[in-house]
Amino acid sequence: MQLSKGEEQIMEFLWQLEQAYMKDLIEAFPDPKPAATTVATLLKRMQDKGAVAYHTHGNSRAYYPLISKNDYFSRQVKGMINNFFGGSTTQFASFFTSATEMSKEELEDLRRMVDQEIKKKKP
Amino acid sequence: MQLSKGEEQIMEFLWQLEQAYMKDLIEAFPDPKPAATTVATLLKRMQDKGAVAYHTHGNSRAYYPLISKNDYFSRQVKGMINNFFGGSTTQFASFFTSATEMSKEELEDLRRMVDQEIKKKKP
DNA sequence: AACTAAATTCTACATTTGTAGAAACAATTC
DNA sequence: GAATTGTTTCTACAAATGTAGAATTTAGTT
Repeated sequence: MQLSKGEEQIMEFLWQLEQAYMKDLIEAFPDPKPAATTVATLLKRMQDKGAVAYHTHGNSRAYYPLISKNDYFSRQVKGMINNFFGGSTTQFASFFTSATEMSKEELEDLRRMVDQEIKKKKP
Repeated sequence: MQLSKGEEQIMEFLWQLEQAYMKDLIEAFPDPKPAATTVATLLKRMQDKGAVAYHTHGNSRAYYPLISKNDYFSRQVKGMINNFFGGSTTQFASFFTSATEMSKEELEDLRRMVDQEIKKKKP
């Protein structure tokens, strides 16, 4: 499932709104908003890719995502790890903690989360 | 600096090799290797984008990256965080630790790294 | 000097992506 | 039921990307 930038933007709105009509999507865009036909084209392409579907409601359609944000980014990040960090999650994590310039507070939050995860693994 | 998939692949080889001749790049590709002209086109486009440069050596060129792997992925990941994780590095980290299904060992490595980073911040 | 191997430049074309006008369609309002 | 509004479909085109053949250049070899 490879989405283009524009398609990802629409997915993000759909993930936030859970479902949306054409109008909602256009509203969600910051100015300058794209033409309705532009959004329609993207949505059509996304249907072809199996990324979204819709429920017909009266004259219009309520679009919703077929793939969760988690699944999508999970795949993206795993791809990045495989292609550029030798498949080592640890190596990526190392890069990540130093490259994003996290503050002390953020790092401490992260440590707490990691501890949580470790506890889950220790039954 | 936005590179396409194909361009990223070549960057990865250049990051690994530090510098490379056309021949080295083609060798680096797994089968089926692309045509030399294909690689040449990519390299030309990457020059235009300011991603690579070269030293002329006899009849050929030793290409090298103008942007480091760290800088490049730092930007990529920061973009992802801003566009899809509300600009919160912590939120991304949370997603990351659970989505990549790290093993207990990997998590413990990560915790050590985080501790290291925290120490650096505590002068 | 002629030949060969490696690389480069030029040109080309198919696919994907960004963007949207024109026309058609459906539901609602006057 | 005619007009309005929101939406969709069809069509189109420019830019970016993947891919590579043909011709040319350059360096080293015989």
